[in-house]
Amino acid sequence: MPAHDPSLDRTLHAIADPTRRRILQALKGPTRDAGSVNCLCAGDIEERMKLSQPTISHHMAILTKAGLVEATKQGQWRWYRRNERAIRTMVKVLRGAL
Amino acid sequence: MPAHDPSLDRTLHAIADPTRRRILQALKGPTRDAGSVNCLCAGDIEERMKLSQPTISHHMAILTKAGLVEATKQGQWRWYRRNERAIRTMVKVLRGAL
DNA sequence: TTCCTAGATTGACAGGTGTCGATTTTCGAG
DNA sequence: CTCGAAAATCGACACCTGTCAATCTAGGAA
Repeated sequence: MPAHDPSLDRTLHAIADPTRRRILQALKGPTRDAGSVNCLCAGDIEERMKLSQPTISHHMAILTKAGLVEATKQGQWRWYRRNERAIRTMVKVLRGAL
Repeated sequence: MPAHDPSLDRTLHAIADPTRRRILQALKGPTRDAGSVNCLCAGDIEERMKLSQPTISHHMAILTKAGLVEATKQGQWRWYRRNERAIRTMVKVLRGAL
């Protein structure tokens, strides 16, 4: 564990914003399609968060760069899903960094 | 766990800054007096962080308001120490909020 | 009282951040 | 090809944040 971990810095900065934590919560479901994996496209998130489309795009870029969510492009949609492994790792690393 | 926890907001914001995480690490010791509890006064922290005195005062206020460190005033010194219980609780709450 | 010291407070500055409207890009459908 | 929809990017705005120099406050020592 380096004294100044840039990766922890990014994840912690991503998590520090309440809107982005709400987005992570929303990605836990429920989704529209009950049988599918817990995925939401940007439009769904925009509707749930009641924020403008550019704002959602901005937050999703930060969450993705931090590695906390993953996105798969399918047609003109981008399906976002939580990266549970990265989330668990980040909590673990954080405990060691405090 | 409220949807928007102001307390988690404060602790997370406090932790998000790398300088404040370094201060928390410094408070783990070693201190000057080997036999004493792990306490540092503002001047000690200022020296270790190599930052100006007002900057340290600013960071200590944020960490104290977040409850992550406690301070006891003794004479003209303020001795800061980690609030281990609050730190553990914050990690626990965070895991539930993600 | 008058110094001196530790720390808090103030004021200012540069840089970062969340938000939105407008525009652009990137797809699929006809 | 053109058209429409989804998302990214751009530009601007208000607000916040980390930092420091200067000043103020509080407490001990003389």
